[in-house]
Amino acid sequence: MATTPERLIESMRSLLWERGYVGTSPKAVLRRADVGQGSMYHHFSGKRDLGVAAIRRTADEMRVGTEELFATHGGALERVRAYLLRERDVLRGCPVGRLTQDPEVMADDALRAPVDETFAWLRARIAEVLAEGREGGELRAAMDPEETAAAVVATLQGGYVLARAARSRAPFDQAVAGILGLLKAHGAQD
Amino acid sequence: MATTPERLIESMRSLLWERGYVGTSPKAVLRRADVGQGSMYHHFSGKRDLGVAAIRRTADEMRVGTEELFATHGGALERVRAYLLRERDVLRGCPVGRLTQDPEVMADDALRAPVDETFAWLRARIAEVLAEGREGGELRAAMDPEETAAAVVATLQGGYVLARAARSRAPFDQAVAGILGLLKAHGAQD
DNA sequence: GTCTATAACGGGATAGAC
DNA sequence: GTCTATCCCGTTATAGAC
Repeated sequence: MATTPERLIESMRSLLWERGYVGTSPKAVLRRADVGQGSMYHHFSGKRDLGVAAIRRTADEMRVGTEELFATHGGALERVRAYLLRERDVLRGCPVGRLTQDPEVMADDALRAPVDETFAWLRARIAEVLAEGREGGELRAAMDPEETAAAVVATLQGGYVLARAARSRAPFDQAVAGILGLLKAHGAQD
Repeated sequence: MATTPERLIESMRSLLWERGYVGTSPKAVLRRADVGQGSMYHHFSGKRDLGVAAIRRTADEMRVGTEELFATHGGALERVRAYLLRERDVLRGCPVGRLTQDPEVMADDALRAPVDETFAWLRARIAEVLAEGREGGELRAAMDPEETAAAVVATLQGGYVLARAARSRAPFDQAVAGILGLLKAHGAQD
């Protein structure tokens, strides 16, 4: 059995993913963690403090998992493709991206910072991969790595939005296929 | 001065945009509309009812405004470009897209339906434009209109996410520039 | 149609016993 | 470290006077 703070953080993480920060009450966290009121206020100063710990961990996990993915593959297009086609629980949405729609997360720098850093890192990392592909002649010289990286990340985040609206992962898969089609045609000599 | 139901709907709309459905209380709506408790429960059966009216209107407005935009321009790429570059209050996010992150909107078909319909229509409309461009030889035969349309809409929705995370519209503009660059290179004979 | 009063419940936190 | 009790306030209504 995990420690009490551990259970609290994990419960908060899952609730943040499902309901966001404004939509999650301390009571709900306690119920899910099967922990008493007192324990929570012993280990954390309150909802915000626990929220910061939970968001930090979610952001860290995403970064580590994604870095692994970029480290293992070969060509630039192949690595971006692997990133886009990575298995995802599409209808649940992105646990980091969904926080950008939460008014209290956005209003509080301690809560927002991990979200900001995650996307900044992600865009930079993908831009790096794309730049390598351009230097290596795999992609056209006209391709702007930063802009293309932003488009790739945005397609994923927007794909989640479309899938949730439709209650179907189809639009997500279409969007990914769409950007991959455009990227492929952008190969140096096609 | 607008009628009381009108003021209530408009207040609800702005609060849904800023704080989402779970984050918005009837009391907050009343304060913003400068309307009494009794009036609201006279004109609407409750929060949900008012929410449905507000979401419907926001969805309708978006559809009408976007249709105008597609009707006025010329070539397929030009029209998609105009759509992507349309003036937007980026940091506020998309008033329709943000609702996909609200657990109570997603759990209630009456609240979710307008959101679903808006994106379904939007994707279909853009796919139509792209298909015209393909028939007319403006775009490659290999381009899939539905997939590309999904990618275009997703880029915008994801662009909002990135911009909000960064508290800067820069990533949004980059993502739009990125997808436009890819689309341009996808012209039939470039 | 609009007002105030009231209610039942939950949110978010503190207090102090154990 | 964890528990229960308590507090104050906000949420989402309903009731009935005006």
